[in-house]
Order: sequence, then C-alpha cells, then structure tokens
Amino acid sequence: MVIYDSVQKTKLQLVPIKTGEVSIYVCGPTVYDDAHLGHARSALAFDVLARTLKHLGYKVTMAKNFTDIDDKIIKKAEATGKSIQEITSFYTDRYLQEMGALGVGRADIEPKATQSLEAIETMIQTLIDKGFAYRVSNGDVYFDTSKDSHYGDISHRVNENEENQSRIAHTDEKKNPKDFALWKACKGDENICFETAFSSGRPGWHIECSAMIEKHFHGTNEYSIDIHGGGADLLFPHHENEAAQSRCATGHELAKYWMHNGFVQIDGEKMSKSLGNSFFLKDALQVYDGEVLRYYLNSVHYRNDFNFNEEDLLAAKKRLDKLYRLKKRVTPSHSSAPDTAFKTALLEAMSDDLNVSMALSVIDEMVTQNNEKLDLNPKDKELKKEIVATIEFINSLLGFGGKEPFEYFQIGIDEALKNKIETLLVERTEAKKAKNFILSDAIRDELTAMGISIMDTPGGTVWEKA
RNA sequence: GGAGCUAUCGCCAAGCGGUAAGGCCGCAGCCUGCAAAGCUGCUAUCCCCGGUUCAAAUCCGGGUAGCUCCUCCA
Repeated sequence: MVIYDSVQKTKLQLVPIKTGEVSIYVCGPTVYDDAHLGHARSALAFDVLARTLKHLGYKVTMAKNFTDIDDKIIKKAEATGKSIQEITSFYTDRYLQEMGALGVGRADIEPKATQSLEAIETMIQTLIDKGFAYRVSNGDVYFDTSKDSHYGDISHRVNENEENQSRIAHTDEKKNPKDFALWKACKGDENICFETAFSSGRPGWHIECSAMIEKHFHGTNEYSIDIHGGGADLLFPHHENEAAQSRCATGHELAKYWMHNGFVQIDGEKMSKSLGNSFFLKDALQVYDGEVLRYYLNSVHYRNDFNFNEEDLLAAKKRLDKLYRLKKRVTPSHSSAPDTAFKTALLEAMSDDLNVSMALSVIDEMVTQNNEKLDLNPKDKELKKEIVATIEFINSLLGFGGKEPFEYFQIGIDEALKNKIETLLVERTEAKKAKNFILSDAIRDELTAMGISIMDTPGGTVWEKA
C-alpha cells in the first residue's frame, strides 16, 4: 500500500509501526450542526481507506472522535435554549445515521471529549510540568510554541513575523502569537466548567485529539499511531498543534503518516460555514440515493477538490446503473469466486493511494467484458456465479453494488405505482402480441411520461425508474 | 502581506520520465416491429514560453488563469 503523506508531500510505502496492523485516527465532527457534504467526503475517504487496508490483510483499528465540548455548541445552546447534552447527542446520532446511509462503517473507537477529560487534564498537566505550557492570570493555559523546536514541521509554516500579517487579533497574555489555548478557564456564566488543578474551565480545540490518541492507542517510542487523517483545512493550525502537544508531552511523534482530504465545492464555490452555503447531507439524501451519493463522492481522488453538481452526479448514477444492470442479468445466481485478474487489478488501483478513479475504470471494463460474454453465452452458469462473486467483492471493497438490482432500480416507487406499471406492461405485451404497435407504443409513452423506462428482453419486459 | 495547490477531449476524471485509462454527451453500425438495454467502431498530444533528457502531460525556470490555508470549518 502506498499513501500520500501530506507532511512529506510525497507518496510513501506504508510500513506500519506494528507489522500487519494499522492504527488510524480521523478528526470527526464537532456536533453542533448537521453534517454537510464535506463531512461526508472525509468520512467516505477514510472508510474506503480502512476497507482497502482490511482487504490487504491488515488488522485495522480506526478511531473517530466527536467533539462535544466547544464554543459553537455553547452558542447553539444559548441560542436554542436546549441543553448542551441535548444538542450533542442529537447531532451525534444524526451524523451516524446519515453516514450510515452512505455506507460508512462505524469506527472501532468513537471517543468523545466529555469522556476524555481525565486524559486531557493529564496531558495538559504534563505539558505544564515539562515547561511546554503556561497558565495566565485568568486561568487559561497556553502551549508555548517557542519551546518546541519542531513546531511548523507539519504545515511547514516557519514565518515568525506572521503576527503582523495575520488577521488574528493579539489581545491576550500569550507569550508568542502562535501559542494556542490548551485550556480555557470559565469566565462569567458559562455553564460547562470542569474542575482541574489549573482552573475551572474546558479544553481547547486541539488537545482532545492528542489526549484521546494517547488514551486509546499504544504506539512505540517513535510514533503513537500510523495514520492521522482529516480535512485539508485541519493541517494548520489544528494538526500542527496536535503534533506539537503530543511530541512535547510524550516525547514521540503523533503519527507516522498524515492524510488530508480535499474540499467540496458547490457549483464551483467554496462551501463553508461562514459563507452559509453548506450543502447538508440530510438534504442531499432526500433527493439522491445514499449509494449513488457514495459512488459520486468517491469518484474523484480524495486529495483533489470536489466540485459537486447535479450533472456530474447524474453521470455517476448512470455508471452505477450499468453495474446493476449486469447484476440484474445474473440474478438470481449463486456466488462462486471473483475473477482473479479483476480482483488483483482493483486492489492494485486502491493500493496506490486510493486511486478510486482507476478502480472505477477497471469496474467499467469488467462490466463491458462480462456483458459481451453474456451476449455470446446467455446460459453460462459458471460465468454468472463468478460475476455475482465479483460484484460482491466490489461491494465489500468500495461499498456499492450490494443491493438487489430490482430494488435498486425501483427506489422511490410505492406499491400502488408499481402495480399500475405492471398492469400497463401486461396490456402492452398483449398489444404487442396482437401486433397493435400503435397501442403498445402509446403505453410505452405513458410509462416514459411517468419516469419509467422499459426494455424488452428475451425473458419479458423489465422496467426501471429513470 | 505570507504559505501552498491546481491547470489533461464539449463535460467529469486517471496518469507519478517511456510515447494520452475510464465515464457522460455525440456520431455510425449490430440487435429490435420501433425503441430501450447491451455490444462494436469513431472522437484530445495534455494552459503558454523556455530548459533538462535518447525520451516529458509527467522534472526545472518564467508567465497566465483558477483555488485553498494563515479566522469557525471536513
């Protein structure tokens, strides 16, 4: 397996800390709002990474955190009158449910900040004791970036004069402009305060990830985990700060490899909280099938920016349709073993830094070849079994193609409509038998107007939702 | 003001120094009562200008254009 390391900025052969095992920590959501397409893409990218590694024979342990202490959550609570707990549990459930609709598997470990306070306090105390952190008069604790000679290694930002150019106001008692809060003391009437030796307050944004990793993973003298992932925007300052904390607190590096996924844009425009043009996953799922969304969001390499638009999504759906039409041709058949050459080619593509585009083209070629074989030999039972197994393999590796084909093509069609379609098809078949093509074509037009496309096959007429 | 990324067929998108994958769209054909589906065939020299090399879309330098990070963000 080769992966692109965003710190070294090059592809590297994955050599895990422990042979045969890969530990992954991905930055999860702050649960104060609905998940958007960007969250989906990140979750999908690392879901596919985990699946690929498992297929390559690694024992994978993946952690994804839920940030459930945060200023934004507090604000939301104040604005809505709901409790912090209500908000965080609601959005956590929603997140898991929506990602589930996209076929994203659950992480092995799903730590929450509120459940990691001991580890957080311990790490901050260690940093204070070792002289890497300092407490200011109001009770805040800051990390002293000047004490870490490797600060900047992750994001390659070395400019000390940034304080003059930076848009961040420099108003507190920080020693250096880049110092960041490990702990924020309670001020006034804020209602989440946790008691610690340094002050009553709450953790800063970055510390939870470092603390959770120390708590849940047991690395070596060199590294805590193999792969740390997240969105490209987290590279700085979030991951730089995480790395610094961990390095200084534990004496070894946080992660051996760093992976970052690119952004999602909507019709060419950046999607962001501040621009207010977030495309929520819940809205997308109302219009598009989760499996189609999964296929589409995965069709562009995870490191590139992804420009979401309906036209491309439709093209992606058509591609997935083709796979399901092949599956329809071999249903029902039992499964044997997938085509070896295909399996190898698919894994090879995925082993190259998750080259999903290549994998999809391998699948398209497989579909075409098997359609041709079936055209020539419609009753080849062994071939059909192999195709069933091949599609099962695709589903386990990439997470699509697992539905029953008839179910797939009839998503959104209720029983009443289904019956009407079937009735019309019976009428049409009779008309065809009687060579009444004017009537049969009229029925087809009626179905087309209903958004139903039909196809005559040797086994009878089948229909699909267009 | 600093740091970085990208630029490949009408559209989406691989390519990672060895002579341009795949999909959508389009055209022609086979099949079909006609269609649809499926199959076959056809469709690009890689933003511009230099350079390195036997060989460059791929490396280097300079342009141009777009995007991102430095502020909550995946």
